[in-house]
Amino acid sequence: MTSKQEFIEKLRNSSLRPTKQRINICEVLFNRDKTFHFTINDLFNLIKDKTGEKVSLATVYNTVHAFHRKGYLKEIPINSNQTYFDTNVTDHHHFFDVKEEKLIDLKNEDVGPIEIQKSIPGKKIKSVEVLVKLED
Amino acid sequence: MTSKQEFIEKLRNSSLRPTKQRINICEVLFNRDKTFHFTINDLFNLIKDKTGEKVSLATVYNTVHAFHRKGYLKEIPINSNQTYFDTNVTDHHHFFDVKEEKLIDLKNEDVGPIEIQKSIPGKKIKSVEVLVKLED
DNA sequence: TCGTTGTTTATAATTATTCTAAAGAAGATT
DNA sequence: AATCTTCTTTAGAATAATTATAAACAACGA
Ligand SMILES: [Mn+2]
Ligand SMILES: [Mn+2]
Ligand SMILES: [Zn+2]
Ligand SMILES: [Zn+2]
Repeated sequence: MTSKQEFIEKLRNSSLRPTKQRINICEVLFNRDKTFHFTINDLFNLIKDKTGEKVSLATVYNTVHAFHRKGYLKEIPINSNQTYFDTNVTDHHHFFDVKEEKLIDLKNEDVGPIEIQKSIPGKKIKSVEVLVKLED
Repeated sequence: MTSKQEFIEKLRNSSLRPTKQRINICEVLFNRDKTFHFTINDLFNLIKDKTGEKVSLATVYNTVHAFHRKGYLKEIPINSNQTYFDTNVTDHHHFFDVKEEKLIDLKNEDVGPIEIQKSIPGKKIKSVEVLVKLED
């Protein structure tokens, strides 16, 4: 259970003023027990459903991107027509149920450490992500 | 060095008639030594450059998708505004140079076998892909 | 309260991708 | 080879996710 004060802190850290709309976005994003995988469209609809107030799509996009830049949200590489985000910003891997179009977290122990034996001169590793696609 | 006969065979296998345009597409896609990572737009421009003949964008999209359906091309999951394809259709992993927006193949031995210890009832694993993002 | 700066929103713009339908080419049949 | 049928190419329109714009509005510090 996350408090409104924490939302305000996250917003301030992201150089965003705590407005009613942004607090509502935070409510849907961060007031949860488990990790939340979503598209902008998912989020947009959940805000209406959960708070009863509509936030414009532009504000949802802008706020999500600010949180992403700040590291409060993670972008999950999936080939889909929509971009997927994740409230679990730790390094972790995913199942992607292709039929349901749903992401499921994999614990690191379910995959094990991944040692990359190759390197590219002048480049360093930023992230290592495993995506396991599921079918019926 | 792949021959025109092989292109025709690939096309026929994909239920496509071997037209001049599709042969040109094959020329750019498959007449290579090493694996080729590309977006539709890359391919579209390379066809003009390499064959001197323009193929319509719609035909490029349609042909790439037919090859993809048939398994002659692989789609690489990347969050980009454009979809990436790969002529290497074997199971393998990638570096993605975020700045250059370039994919680089990783040999399986550079990553090692990946054992997924978790399973979802009613679902089976379709693919396991590692994406290693690179920064400067 | 006032002034400044940042925010929201409807709406337009952008861009990758897909669709459409008319003109053209491939393959089969004679 | 001429003809018929089916598939293909293409320009342009349609779609859909995302981003940009700019006018009305709200947060905040003085
Ligand atoms: Mn982003
Ligand atoms: Mn495809
Ligand atoms: Zn996750
Ligand atoms: Zn590859």
